[in-house]
Amino acid sequence: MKKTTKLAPAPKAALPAASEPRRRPTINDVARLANVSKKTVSRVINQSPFVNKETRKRIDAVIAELGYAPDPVARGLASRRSYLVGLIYDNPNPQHVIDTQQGILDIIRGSGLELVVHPCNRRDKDFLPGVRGFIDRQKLAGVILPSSVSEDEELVALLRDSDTPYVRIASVLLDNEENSIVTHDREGARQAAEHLAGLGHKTIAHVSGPDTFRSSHERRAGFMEGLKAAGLSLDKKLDLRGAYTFQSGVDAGRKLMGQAMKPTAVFCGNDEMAAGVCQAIRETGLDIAKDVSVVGFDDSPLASRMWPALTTVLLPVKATGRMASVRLLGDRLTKEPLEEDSHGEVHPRLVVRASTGPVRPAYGA
Amino acid sequence: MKKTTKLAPAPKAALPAASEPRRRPTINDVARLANVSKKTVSRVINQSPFVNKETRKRIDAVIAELGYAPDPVARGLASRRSYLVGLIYDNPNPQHVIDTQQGILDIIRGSGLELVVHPCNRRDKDFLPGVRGFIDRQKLAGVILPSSVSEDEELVALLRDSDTPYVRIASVLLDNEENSIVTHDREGARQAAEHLAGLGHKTIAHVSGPDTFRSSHERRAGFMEGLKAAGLSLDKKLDLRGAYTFQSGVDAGRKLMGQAMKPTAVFCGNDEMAAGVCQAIRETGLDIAKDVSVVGFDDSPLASRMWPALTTVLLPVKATGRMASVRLLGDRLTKEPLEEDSHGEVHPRLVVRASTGPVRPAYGA
DNA sequence: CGGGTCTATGACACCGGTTTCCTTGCCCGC
DNA sequence: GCGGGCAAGGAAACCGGTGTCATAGACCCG
Repeated sequence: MKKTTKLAPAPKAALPAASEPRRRPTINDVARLANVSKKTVSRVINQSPFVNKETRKRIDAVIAELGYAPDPVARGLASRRSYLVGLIYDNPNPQHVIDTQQGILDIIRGSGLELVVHPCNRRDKDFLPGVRGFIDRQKLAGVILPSSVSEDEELVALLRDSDTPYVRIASVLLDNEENSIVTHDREGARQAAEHLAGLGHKTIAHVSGPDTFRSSHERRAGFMEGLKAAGLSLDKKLDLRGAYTFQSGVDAGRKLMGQAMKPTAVFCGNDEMAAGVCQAIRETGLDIAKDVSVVGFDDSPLASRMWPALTTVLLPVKATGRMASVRLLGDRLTKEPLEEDSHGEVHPRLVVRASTGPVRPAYGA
Repeated sequence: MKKTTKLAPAPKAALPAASEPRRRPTINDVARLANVSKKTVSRVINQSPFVNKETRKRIDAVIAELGYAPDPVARGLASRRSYLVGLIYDNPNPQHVIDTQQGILDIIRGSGLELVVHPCNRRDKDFLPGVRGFIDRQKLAGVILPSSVSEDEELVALLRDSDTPYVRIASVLLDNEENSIVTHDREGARQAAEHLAGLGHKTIAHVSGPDTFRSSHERRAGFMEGLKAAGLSLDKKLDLRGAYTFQSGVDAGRKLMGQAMKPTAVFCGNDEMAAGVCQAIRETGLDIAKDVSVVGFDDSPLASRMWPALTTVLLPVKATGRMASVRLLGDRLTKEPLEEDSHGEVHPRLVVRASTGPVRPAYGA
């Protein structure tokens, strides 16, 4: 149906009406067939209340018949809001990233939104410019900030004045409840301490995460709380700092097992380091659980696949991603958000497996 | 500088020229300041050769001064090609997904392209419609198909006639060399077999992946080749099928260790299953390596964190993602693609760790 | 019965680029 | 001296929607 009005100079080689390349229908097609203006079609698409029932029905019929779907790019241009939600993260645990991602995808599936992943490095000098470029080029529908970046106030400021909606995921409430999901890591660590104390351990070590993460502090603080509640305290020699990596766990473990005051139990800031500590323990010929109990944090896949399986604190990362998405997009979602996802608070939970056991009288202090 | 030509009815409340909300500069701003038409600016942006050196220089200067960057959404609308590259995958191993993703991101970083991740489920009845919607709504710059979906001919057909560029990653060459990355899983499996045979093992079992993945067949075939070369063969009782999951590995391992003909070594289709097999072996009180050797495939993080660390076949997934991106985007990338990334072939490599050892005479057949 | 409010709809500019097509010099060969 | 080819650049339509504003009719109220 190309209009050949203005005395067109016959299209190049006259392919004998070569079966129309099958263009996607546009809003104009719909408007024409429904005999309304495109603006009214637009109203129907955007669920404006000011459309007559009959008209709406007619338009819906045409839409269905044509299999029309609005072009997100065009919509984005006109409305200055793309249909993309961004996930910005700073490397950390790949498993963590993928779980968050999966949670978000669970929620936006079928809503017409898509997920754009944008890793970055907070230590890069052009970290902020990079993210800024991303943000204001892509006019995102919203951004989700997992814990690896949620504490970066500069980044948040950027989002705020670019006027992009965002949700922060963090171990404590950082600002507004409206745009935060709180994971309460502290509670989980406390449970870990109570578990170990309950098994009779008194000489308990801690390998915390890097200083730059709020979660490290929270986990450590929760652990201390738990110890205190059990009438215990943390000896300086048993208080080590790692980097959330396997290797740092190995190093910490070696240090712990190499010194005079050996712990009968170790609580680690995450599972990676716990696995490292386990390796160090084994290197000294000791047994996990029987000689030294180990507790991790995260319940990563590693935890359940290790031998012995790791006692750890389960942090439901995927659910957190879902919650964050609901918080961010609430209204735009077709399907009702699950009750579960509506309150913005996540509580960790201890999962007891085989890496912890009662303190061994002969060995302990 | 809003033009207030047509006797405008003074803007609502006359905010005293409230410090201009700082709009992003557009191509029009650039054109005006450089004293050219927007088309010429467009030519500069798109590196058209037909622009006078002087003119180009002037425009570049204005662009730099303004900090102008073209709006990808507008460009997308006009050129019918967004600046998004899509990664479509069907669940599999999260680690695999994240590595691929990381590889792609390595390449597109700084190119103005962004990565959209789109998981799907090939067993869903609306799998194809779903992907189709994604594809032709988003007019992607390109799509990368990792092995979990690269074999789906219907999907590929879809891409082909939606005329979206794509690259398939697979264990064997599926069609055109132009748009494929081949990982040669077979070679890796062969190495695994040779390694075990070299250690004196004769009763070797295999736990393969699900039938629906080409990689399962390739790995199994490679393993058989290796055995054959060593004058060995695979007994039916030692030839099990798993599902690439940890649990399926546990099940397979129990079956193997519960039967009369026990293997002295097991080669598994991936690391997850290998970890499962290890668990099953331990349950029977036997030792990994000393009693039964185990080899995995992938070199996932799990492999190096297990105890004993798993001998496995390293498949450089991230590098594969990089290659795929270069294949897909070649020209559009600013930085020169690394030599490494240019040939489209990936070769796995055996990594020997602690889970394999010489056959134990007393125990073996 | 005039005027005000509310519903339903359309006209038209606009979002920020690209595409198509056209013009203008300028150089070249004959 | 002139047609032709090519480099350089511009005007206007266009991509497929949304925003702003105008308008027509229905209804309501004093």
